[in-house]
Amino acid sequence: MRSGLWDVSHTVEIALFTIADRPPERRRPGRPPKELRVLLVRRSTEPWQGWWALPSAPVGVRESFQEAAYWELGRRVGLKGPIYLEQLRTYDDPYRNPLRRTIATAYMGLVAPTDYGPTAPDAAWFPVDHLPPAPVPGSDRRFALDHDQILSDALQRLRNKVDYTLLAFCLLPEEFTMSELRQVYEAILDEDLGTYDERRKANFQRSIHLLNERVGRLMEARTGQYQPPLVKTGKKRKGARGPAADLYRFQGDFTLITK
Amino acid sequence: MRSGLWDVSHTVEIALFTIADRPPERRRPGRPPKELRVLLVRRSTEPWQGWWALPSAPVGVRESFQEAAYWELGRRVGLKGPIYLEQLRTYDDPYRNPLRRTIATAYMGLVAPTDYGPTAPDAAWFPVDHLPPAPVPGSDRRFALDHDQILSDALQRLRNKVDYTLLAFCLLPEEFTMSELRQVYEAILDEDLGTYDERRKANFQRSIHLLNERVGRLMEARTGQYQPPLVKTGKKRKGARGPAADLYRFQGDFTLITK
DNA sequence: TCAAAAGTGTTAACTGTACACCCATGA
DNA sequence: TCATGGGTGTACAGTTAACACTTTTGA
Repeated sequence: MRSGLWDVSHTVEIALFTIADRPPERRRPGRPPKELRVLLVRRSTEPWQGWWALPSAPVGVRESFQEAAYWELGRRVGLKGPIYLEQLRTYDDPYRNPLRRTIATAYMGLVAPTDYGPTAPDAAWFPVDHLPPAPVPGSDRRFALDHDQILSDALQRLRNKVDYTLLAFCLLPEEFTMSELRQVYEAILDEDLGTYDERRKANFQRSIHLLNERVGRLMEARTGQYQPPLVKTGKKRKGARGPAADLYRFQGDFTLITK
Repeated sequence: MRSGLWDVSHTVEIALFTIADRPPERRRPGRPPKELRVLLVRRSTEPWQGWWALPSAPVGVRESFQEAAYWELGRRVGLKGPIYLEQLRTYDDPYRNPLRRTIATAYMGLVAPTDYGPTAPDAAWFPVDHLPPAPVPGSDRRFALDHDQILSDALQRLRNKVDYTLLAFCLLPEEFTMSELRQVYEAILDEDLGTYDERRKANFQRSIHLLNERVGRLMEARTGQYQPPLVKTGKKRKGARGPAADLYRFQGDFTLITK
């Protein structure tokens, strides 16, 4: 028998984020027009049956964590290609799962809105600032097991890391405008960086251009040629109002430390 | 039988660091007078028998990672009290141990020179800039399994974290002077911060005092009263030369984000 | 008596942020 | 024609780093 008191199993749990337009009913003046969303699944088995949880997969005997994560995400939202996956930490409390010892390694994942398919029937995307309530009123937690903690840790890591890496670009399609880039930062940090405040907009634009130069020079020191991560495609795109915006493409390493 | 192809075991591996005076034969003018050392054990069993490795312990069925780590370190160097332990990451390569699937969670630990006992016969402290060679010449690695990688990751984490937390204070005894504090930073970063360069010394001193005030105010905002982490004990200590130095005591949270 | 060690003070460079401004466009 | 969105330029403030100087004390 595999299962028993002496047995320890290992799972991978993924906090997968994406970005989406905030629907009209949740739009507030001064608040970011886009929102960060996390993938949740409703548990069909004990423990915590019926509760929302992060997607989770057992790790096979000869399987890497990444393989397990891709398998799980594949069956939930059908990824169209490789995504950004970063290990967060391993949760080792012997009693986090009351039925049996389950060690869980959590991952934070980022997928662009163009890179995933329809969600499975028992899965759904939720904005991180409008998460579903616990099925039991008055509970001290919202999700199954320690997934409140994991989600909180994942969010913290993401918010931390966007301002010294290029992670925000993981959430953008192939081609994008400066506004879209800014809106991604706004959604992640839940902070107005220029959509409503004209002054901050100027600073954002400038900080991105400085970042671009700095990273370009950094790549030059490393590879020999000046290679900034942001390149103008030459094309333009018309928005709702105002002049057409320049379209950019990203090339480089999302994880590069930029500071 | 517990062991078999289908079985997965879980270990905790610890990169435990301490600080010590650099012995005369390794002293170089302009180089830090103290050195960072890591605890290594010689493996007595396969795989990698006879190789140096990080201390490692299997995780019991109802045991937390911390408990496993303390058990292992206890039998190697006899800790005198709680130490700083931080989870690094989990190494999941299915073939990292060729004999059986072993998932390993690595920890970075810090212990003050006053807080551990004598090393076990098969264990030893090595300066991180003078590690022992591999038992097999021409090997692509120095240590057993993936412990080269783990040690490198641990060192990177430590070097990174000392300049936005108070981790360096973990390596100091109850009472210490500014010079000792500076020498701890010098040993970790392998960089002269004022022992030889008088100008940098002034900046170090000042940056510590500014840090102290900033953290003090931070604690005030949190707890209500101004509480800087460094307190003068009032006592002084004579060094080899020069005037007696003020002695300090540390109080507070090592992990506080100071920037 | 001089070099090493403890400790304080002053100025210059850099970086980030606040603020001001122009152009294009559609309702 | 004016509010909205795209894009650029300037000035001040706070932080960091370079540099200068005094005192103590053992070899």
